[in-house]
Amino acid sequence: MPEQQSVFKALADPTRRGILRALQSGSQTAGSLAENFPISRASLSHHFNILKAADLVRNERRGQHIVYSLNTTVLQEVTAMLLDILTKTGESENEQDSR
Amino acid sequence: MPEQQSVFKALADPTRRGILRALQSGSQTAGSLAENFPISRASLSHHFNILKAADLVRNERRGQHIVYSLNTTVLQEVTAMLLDILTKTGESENEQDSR
DNA sequence: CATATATTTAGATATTTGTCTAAATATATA
DNA sequence: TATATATTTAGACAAATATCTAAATATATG
Repeated sequence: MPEQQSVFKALADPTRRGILRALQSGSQTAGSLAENFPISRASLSHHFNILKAADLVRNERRGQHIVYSLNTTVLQEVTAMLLDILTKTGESENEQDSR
Repeated sequence: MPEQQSVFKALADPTRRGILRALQSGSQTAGSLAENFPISRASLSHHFNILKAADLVRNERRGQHIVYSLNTTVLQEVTAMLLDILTKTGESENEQDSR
């Protein structure tokens, strides 16, 4: 696990989840990503750093551009962890949904 | 989805993930939970509120005690969302793990 | 009813976080 | 080499957050 804490922190911000969603359909440059978000490029860059620290994305310079891509490995690990919790939960405790 | 944002925020704190883990093996009173954490009961109560707002836990008064239990439904939804991202990701983009 | 126990709420405070603007760095190109 | 384009870094600031102590609320029991 790459640092559970950094991963969950990274996922806690809606802009960062938006970045991950945008990268689902393929790698993109910082600038192209920026067009989808109503905040400054500097702020975006800050979010990239947090996603990189969690190893949720990778980046690579290509000419003047920097290309970001999703690292699905970490998402797989988080998913596996959640599935593990779910399967190991509730000795005979049956839950009902709310609302 | 109960409010994606509140759920991810709730999961972003290590104490709260600890509470969820503790509840995996069954419901517990606030006091019994408190024994496992090095912070005040007031602070714990604050975390309970956040987990409740995300609908990750439920509570019920039983005498003087208040019993907390895990609501696996929301965790299932988060897991499903992550699985969805993973399956829909990367038109021919194959990732390698880091390190 | 008075007191003890369990838990939450209120209010204060220090830290963390998301955002901004301005400046710095890196690459491409005239 | 000078200039334009792409992106990041630095520094400041307001808002959010985790924690604490003290006080309030709820229940149980002598």
